[in-house]
Amino acid sequence: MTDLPKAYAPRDVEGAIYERWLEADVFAPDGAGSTADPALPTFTIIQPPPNVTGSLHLGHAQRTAVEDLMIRHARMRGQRALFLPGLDHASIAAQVVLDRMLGEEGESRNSLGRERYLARMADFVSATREVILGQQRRVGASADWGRLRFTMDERSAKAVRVAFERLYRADLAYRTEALVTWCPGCLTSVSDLEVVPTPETGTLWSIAYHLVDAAGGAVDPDPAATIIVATTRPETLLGDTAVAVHPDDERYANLVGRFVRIPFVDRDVPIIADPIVDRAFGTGAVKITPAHDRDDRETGLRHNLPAPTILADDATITQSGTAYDGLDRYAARDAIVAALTARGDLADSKSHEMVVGRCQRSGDVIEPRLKTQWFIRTAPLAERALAATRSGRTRILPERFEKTWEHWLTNIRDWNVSRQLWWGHRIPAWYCPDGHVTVTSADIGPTACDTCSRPIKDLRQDPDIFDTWFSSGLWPFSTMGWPDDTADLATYYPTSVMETGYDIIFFWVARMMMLGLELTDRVPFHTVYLSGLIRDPEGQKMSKTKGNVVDPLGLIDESGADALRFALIHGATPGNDQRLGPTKLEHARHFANKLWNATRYVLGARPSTIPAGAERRHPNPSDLGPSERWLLSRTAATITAVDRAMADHAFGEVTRLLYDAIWGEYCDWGLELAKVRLADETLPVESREATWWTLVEVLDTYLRLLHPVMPFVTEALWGSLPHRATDPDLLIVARWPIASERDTAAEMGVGTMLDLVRGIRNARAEARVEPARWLPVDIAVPETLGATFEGIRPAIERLARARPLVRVLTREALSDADPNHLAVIAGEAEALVRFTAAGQAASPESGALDRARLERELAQAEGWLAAAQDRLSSETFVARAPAAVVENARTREADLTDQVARLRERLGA
RNA sequence: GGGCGAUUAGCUCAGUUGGUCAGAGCGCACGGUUCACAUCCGUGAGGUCACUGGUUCGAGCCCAGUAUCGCCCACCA
Repeated sequence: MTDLPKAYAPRDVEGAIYERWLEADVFAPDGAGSTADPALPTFTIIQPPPNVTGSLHLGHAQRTAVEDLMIRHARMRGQRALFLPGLDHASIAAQVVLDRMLGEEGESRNSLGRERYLARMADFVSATREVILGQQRRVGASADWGRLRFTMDERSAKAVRVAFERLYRADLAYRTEALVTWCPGCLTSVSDLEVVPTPETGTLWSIAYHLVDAAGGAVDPDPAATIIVATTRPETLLGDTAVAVHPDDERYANLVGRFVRIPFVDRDVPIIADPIVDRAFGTGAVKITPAHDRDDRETGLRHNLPAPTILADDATITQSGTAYDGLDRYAARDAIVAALTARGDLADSKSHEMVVGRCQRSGDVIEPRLKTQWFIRTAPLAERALAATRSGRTRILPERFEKTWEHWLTNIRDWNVSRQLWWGHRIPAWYCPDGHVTVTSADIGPTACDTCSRPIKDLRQDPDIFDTWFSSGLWPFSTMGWPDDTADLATYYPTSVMETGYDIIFFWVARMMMLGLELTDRVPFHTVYLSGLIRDPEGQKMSKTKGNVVDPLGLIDESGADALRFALIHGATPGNDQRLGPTKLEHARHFANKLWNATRYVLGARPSTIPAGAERRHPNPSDLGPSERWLLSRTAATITAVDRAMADHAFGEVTRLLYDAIWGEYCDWGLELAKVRLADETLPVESREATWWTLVEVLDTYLRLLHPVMPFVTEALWGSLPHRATDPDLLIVARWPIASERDTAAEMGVGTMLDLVRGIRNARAEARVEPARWLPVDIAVPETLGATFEGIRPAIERLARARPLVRVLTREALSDADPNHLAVIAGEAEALVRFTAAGQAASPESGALDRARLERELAQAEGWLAAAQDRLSSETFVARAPAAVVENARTREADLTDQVARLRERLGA
């Protein structure tokens, strides 16, 4: 037990506590301070590794909060709970950031060269790494830092090499020339997923291609002998190798098989028929550029067309053999349009709404182009991933994302994993002068060509690196030491929950599933919990360009990590975005403050007969009063409800349940009832001690339940409470509460008494009675509630400002001879609040106000009663509804009938 | 062009297998300063649960359609 400062100061509380957890070594399931039971199943969460590109944002804080909540819950239940933290090297994202920084220094990737560039990257990454780890600690992540992994560390590098070699040997990785999505700004291929379709207004140009005469060679002298094609990218005509029309298009039927001459390059290309063409679009004739358009590539392959490349890596025109070579693609476009106009071959140009693919990182317009690169054959992998979710071996939450999952995996394209970047895992493939490919996972590389045994000095390693998501895709098992047979892999894999944002379900979750199943033959996780995105108070997505990014540390400084976590978890429903603003944080901070003060009160209310350092005792049941039993029963109910919500992954519901229980029940009623009893000198000392021990017991329980949500403040407060000999030193490893059935059943009708107090308060307020004024109250309580009433009579007196409080046995005995009273009905109990005692006069309007209140209540009760009777009068309802429902309705009808009668009686109606 | 989500009190949102589910926080109104907390206490007002049909004894909750907003996927050059 320690003294608590009067004011709740989150910063003071939180700093010290994280250090204590670290010292106690309780984060690791096998740490020195672990209290885990080896007989229980393990619970593992692998953290989605944040990118080492900068600092964390609110989305990360939300992830961490949810993951940490699950881990702390599992840990308190005695499971070996592993929260394995990590960082992602984020190759392209990191390069974009570093390149920008270098640009400001007047340097560039090329000016430094590969070696110095990577050294710079290492410096940059080690700096941001510390920032990120510091942020996670501030949020309270109880991760096992001793197991911290990095997607660029040695272990990960080995996993990448072994994974690739295995995929290669299984013919699941192959190298081929194919059309890739190329970013001319980043100078690398990127994933289809990294292309952002952007609506833009462009121009649709119609260009006349002149027919070549049947003999071939000469252009048809008739200037009208043309076919007009429509395009938004006229510069690509330099790479055209055909014109396509729909096979059923009568307009062009007689032209199919003839040739046209492509301007500037003077190449004669065939007019082909292909059903891909949409007759209704443009002119119904399409130019085909197989090297620079995905559809055209497919068409080209179907018709055996050549595919000349006419765009260089930086999107300048190249190899066209025209004067346009060397020009930027857009300069070339302008020049070509001008030249076509001059030739009289530009038939039309009009404004056109279209969707342009832009690079997610640089914003450059993507240029598809042919490259020889490495691909992962995804079809067989996707099949296994689908089987895993269909069979329920892995469950996706919320379930609706399974549709998205199904759709993407059933339409998946092979995965291009080559990137022309420097920061990342180099592809372990070597090529010999004869074109043989050697793939090895050996860390020193091959010694000779696998095929022709040429020595290593004649081999050349692929200069490319892997897509950053390739190493991320191995994350759940590479972190455990795979491909080696480690103890961790045997113990903690497959993992329990993969928590991440729904925005990377394809990038990451699907890849982990595919690679995990293929390489480990097991699902990498049993549950996928998809979080929503955090938005600003206006519902805008937070982004650096909008300038509405919020630094979690700023919020933690202001309100505390506990408040931030509570706010984030409170609003979280799986898969749904949430807005976060100041009012929600305030709400959470007020709650932490409430908890703080409630604990301070309890500590200060210790009866003097209990020594300060006393060990915790269970009060003797016979010393408990009705309010204690009620409180214990409510607590047991809360435990049950929280357990259920936790099992449903309804974490927002958990916070709501605890907020209501702690504030609305424990503080508003539990403490107020206890105050009276603790001050009652007429009670035996054992009773007063039992009251206090009950307050401690219940508070202890709520602190445990709340700990996964608000770890710091609960740890601090719990440390100040008396404990049992069997309790550990720290709440983080204390046991999760178990609801007792005995407690659950012990409500004793206290709820009705509290309703009566509420009713009296309401009546007094409505009648504009001064709150502090004591008024005599006569109360009728049925025999069944008699003992309860007598047990908390002093509290009712004080809370209802009722004095003297006279109990009568029957309602009939409530004398209403004096019209100066307020009538209150609550369940089976009833009360009359009198104005005329001790020379106090009623205000003239009080009676009228009270009458108006009663009439309102009567009207409402009559309405409900009518509805209830209506329902019961329906034969089909009685016949078809479940018996319990009908029974319920009958009870309700009886209660309402009684209530209506009593209200009428009081109104004299 | 497909798919998904949202639409509940002035604002932000809960509402878990259809039967006291019409709720919370903030805001608002009225009233409260000794003894945990003004980061507080008490009381109250506010909603045809987007719209239209349907299923059912009974529908924010299930089905169909409509509207508005948002997201994802997609080869209309």
